[in-house]
Amino acid sequence: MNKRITIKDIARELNIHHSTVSRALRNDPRVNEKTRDLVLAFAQEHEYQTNLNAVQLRGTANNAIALIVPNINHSFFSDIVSKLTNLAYEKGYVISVFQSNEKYLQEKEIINTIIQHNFAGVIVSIAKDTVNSDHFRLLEKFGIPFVFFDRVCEDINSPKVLVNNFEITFSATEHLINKGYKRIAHITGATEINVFRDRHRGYITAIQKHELEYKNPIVVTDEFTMELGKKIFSDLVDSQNTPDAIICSSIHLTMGILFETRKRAISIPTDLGLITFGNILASEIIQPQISSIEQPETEIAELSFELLEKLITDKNSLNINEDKVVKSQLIIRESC
Amino acid sequence: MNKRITIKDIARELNIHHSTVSRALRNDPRVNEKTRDLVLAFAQEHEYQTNLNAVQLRGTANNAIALIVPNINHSFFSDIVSKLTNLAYEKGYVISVFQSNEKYLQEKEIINTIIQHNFAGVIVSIAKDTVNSDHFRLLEKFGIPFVFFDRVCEDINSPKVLVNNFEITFSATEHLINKGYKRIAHITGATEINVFRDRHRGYITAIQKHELEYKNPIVVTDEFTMELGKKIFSDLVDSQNTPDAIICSSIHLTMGILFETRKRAISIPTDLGLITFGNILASEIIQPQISSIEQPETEIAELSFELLEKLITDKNSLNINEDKVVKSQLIIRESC
DNA sequence: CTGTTAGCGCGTTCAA
DNA sequence: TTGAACGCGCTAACAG
Repeated sequence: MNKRITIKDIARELNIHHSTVSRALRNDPRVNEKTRDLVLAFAQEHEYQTNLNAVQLRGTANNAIALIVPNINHSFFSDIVSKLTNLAYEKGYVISVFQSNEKYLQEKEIINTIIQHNFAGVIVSIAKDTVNSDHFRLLEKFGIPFVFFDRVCEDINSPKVLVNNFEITFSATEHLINKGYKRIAHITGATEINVFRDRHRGYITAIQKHELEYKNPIVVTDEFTMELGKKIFSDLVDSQNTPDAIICSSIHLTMGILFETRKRAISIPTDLGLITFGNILASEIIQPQISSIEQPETEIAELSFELLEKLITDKNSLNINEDKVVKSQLIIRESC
Repeated sequence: MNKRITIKDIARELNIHHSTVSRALRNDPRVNEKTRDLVLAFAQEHEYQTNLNAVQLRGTANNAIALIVPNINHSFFSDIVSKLTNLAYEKGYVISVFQSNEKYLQEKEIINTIIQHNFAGVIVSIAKDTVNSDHFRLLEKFGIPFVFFDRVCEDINSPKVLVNNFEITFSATEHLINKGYKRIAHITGATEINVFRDRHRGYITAIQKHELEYKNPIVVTDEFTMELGKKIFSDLVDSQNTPDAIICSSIHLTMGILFETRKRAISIPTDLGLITFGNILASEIIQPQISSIEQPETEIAELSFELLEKLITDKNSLNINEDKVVKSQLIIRESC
């Protein structure tokens, strides 16, 4: 390994001052064409690379954006990560992705790291665990702009990209009701999180509007896994409180439900109607095809990035109390 | 936004020198206990955060690791990203994830960014596009250690975590042969990449060993999508060269194949045997259940991290020519 | 057009 | 135990 070459090294070799080298490298018009070419040639030949730590230390603009998601290993988030990374690349930003693992503590440490590294901005969807939002106030205090998407801190004044969870769950529930299902259960996450609370409200509102007697919201605070889905469904069937339809907030849980229906020869959609949030690669392959609510990942990514870019460019350009709401889509397939 | 508070600010407020503050913050034993407590209290109260740009500029150790994958939005890679992120977190490192989008050019720019930001190390699986490995030589030159996993640059002397693609594809092919299939096709990626070339060799070797006449390697250089899978399979069926079994390198392509078999009432495993690389959430749900080759993501992540950590800690601790090979698993289900 | 000087925030001398 | 001075690599302001 050769030692890293700096502008001073170049200056010494070329018998000019390092500030001239600096100017030449940044194509400052005030530098002699010949000198500039000399510098650029030398830099290229010796593979000079700017030390961004030094640049950023001086306070010059920074092109690094941090993205925090609860779980990269989840198609909704990995889609968004993938799309955001591409958007950022096109616009000359670099995205670093951080994973909170649904843990408040990790999220908090990530925020510290972001502050310490002086990121230009942050795009974040919070952990299920996160009830305290002090760490985002800290971000505010350090002047680092941020945008929430999907799961948000409602008590923080920052732009938010939300999904119409209330409406879509209401529609989904009503759709099941119209199909004749009368005992509809709703499996969802902790209602401390806006996403799950809105879905919960949508479900309840539809049930009440149609004056159904059966009302069964099942709140799952553990990690959404297929195994857990199996257990929840088994318990439901074994109870005296069996539903004839389910709306499920997680594709993982839904897979567990499907597994159990097969094992128990429960027929979909005859014995059980089913609508799930989230889509998977195999959605066209699984039989019967499962009706699903699909979120507009592309739109979420685009909007979030656009908002953050505005904030980075001009912190006052945005009315940050105006949330953006994007529409998810209810796709009726064969399961209801 | 308040201006960022620095050690000098603290020093001024406390009427001591900033070097004392620096020492106090790092628990240097040479500082008076009373002074230290004063500093720590002040720092905490005013939410002091180290400016890592300054620290790194001075050349002190850095705890940021970069991870480069072709595509985050792909279960093999997102699993590894997720696991590595957790491992790193436990060990006090921070992982930034970059996505090359299977493009050499993007990969190259990512490497530049990594150098400019002075990352402590890199874990990387290369793009399908990458044939030139000069950018990794650059990384070497700048003294940034790196570890390859899965898809590697074979002409670079750096630790590699590989999967036994040759053996497992050989076994899979032989398994199909033993089951009586005689016209086995192999759908895979560009043979410039070690992964696909090894699989290709495994397939060919098995075919030749059993002296089968039918030999049909189908090399796909475009992006692996379900749509492409549909097209490839349709073309195969329409040709005079129809296989009675397929080994497929991509779960996306496999989904397309499955879709077409249903449409055309081709029965699995009777009319067509099928083994796919990769696993999906729905593997227990799809009927018939598809036999698959599953890669040990956890082991890959752990080994890669361990190797990189050693390199970061002591660049000479490793015999870097010794590749690690992990074993994938052939899981026979109902499709062959 | 180019050189000088200063300073970003921090940690490490060396000296007291 | 503390302070003073220096420099990491870079850019900006100023002077020439």
